[in-house]
Amino acid sequence: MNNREIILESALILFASFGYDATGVQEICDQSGVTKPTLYHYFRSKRGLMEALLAENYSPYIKRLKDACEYKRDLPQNIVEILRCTFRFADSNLLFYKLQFSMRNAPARGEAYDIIKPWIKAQHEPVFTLFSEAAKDNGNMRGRAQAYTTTLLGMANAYIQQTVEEDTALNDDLAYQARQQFMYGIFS
Amino acid sequence: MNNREIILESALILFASFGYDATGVQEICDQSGVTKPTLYHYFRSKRGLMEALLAENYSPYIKRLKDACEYKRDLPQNIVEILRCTFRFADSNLLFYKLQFSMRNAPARGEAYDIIKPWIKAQHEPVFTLFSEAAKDNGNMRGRAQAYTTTLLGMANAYIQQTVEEDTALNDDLAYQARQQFMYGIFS
DNA sequence: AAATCACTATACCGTACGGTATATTGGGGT
DNA sequence: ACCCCAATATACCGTACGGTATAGTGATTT
Repeated sequence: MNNREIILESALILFASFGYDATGVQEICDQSGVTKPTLYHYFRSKRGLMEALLAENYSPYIKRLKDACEYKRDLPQNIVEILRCTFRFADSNLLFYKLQFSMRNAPARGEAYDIIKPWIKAQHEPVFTLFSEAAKDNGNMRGRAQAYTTTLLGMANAYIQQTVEEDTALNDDLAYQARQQFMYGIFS
Repeated sequence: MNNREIILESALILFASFGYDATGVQEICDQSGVTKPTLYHYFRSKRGLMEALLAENYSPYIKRLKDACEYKRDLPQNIVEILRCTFRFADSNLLFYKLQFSMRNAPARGEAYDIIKPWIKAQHEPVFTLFSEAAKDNGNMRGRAQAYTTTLLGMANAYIQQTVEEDTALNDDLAYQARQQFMYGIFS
């Protein structure tokens, strides 16, 4: 593992544990066994380091999410696939999941939120598009794509949080269960 | 309004906008038209200021929540009352609601989370006790008080977030709707 | 009138922060 | 052998932070 990867890993641990603001660049360097110029060689700034961390961990998920959102006139199938790939994303790197979750809910005008904003959009967009497409086949859904998107992603987060706290499995069965509950929410 | 109250109000605005770490004591003083010794006269430290802010805003809610959790062998009634007083809490001071929400989801070893920890417990405890009591009357619920507590409070947050984003009303009707969905989750 | 008290202003402290100027190392291409 | 360039170390910079020592001020108590 080269220094760049070591720094990214240390940064993930520290940012996730103490938060972006409260973690100093020097701490990350100490944890990595590296000096500051090395860190600043690979990442232009503290912010640049965080951006790289988000890019490396988010990119694969967003790619899979886009696939899961491709509409083939079978919305329930799309939904279960969205939930599955989101659950796997959380399951594959829980530490990163916790970090991004805290940043999402950070104050809107803070730097942490500013950094993660484009990724929130990247996640929302394909799901929103899916619901907009599906609304063309089902009039009942018209004009509610925004609400559905928020609810579905919010529900996924709720399920993930729950399994973290109760230390239960985050498997595909749970995705089907979540889908059922979500669909109930839509048609009630 | 005396200086103490002015400081608390300024602190709420700044903490909610930029976060605890990113807000400097000097900024709070400037916003309040006050110098630092004045702030430190009323509040021992930056942390003490935040603690006072939480205490003043949380206390009334926790008191009402405890009442709402008094079990009289009518769990659905308790649930709707929990939701109502939680919705009102959010509705009465949205800025504070946003602040406490971001702190709840902050990294576990950060100072912000440390400060809010006792209030999270104060909220959880009465609800947990309620579900534990109710489980004595309904065997199906046994051993799940923790899960019900997390889910109910999480669902309340989800509803609140949704109304914030869509700018819709956070009224009692919504409490009944949320209760229905929660009960569906329990018995499915 | 003297003393006391809560309260507030000026000016400052030590520290830790994000970031950098400069110099050195060491392997790859010519 | 030479240069180049990515990568790393030492030592430092200016700034902003949380917090405080000191010295009032002005109303209330005695």
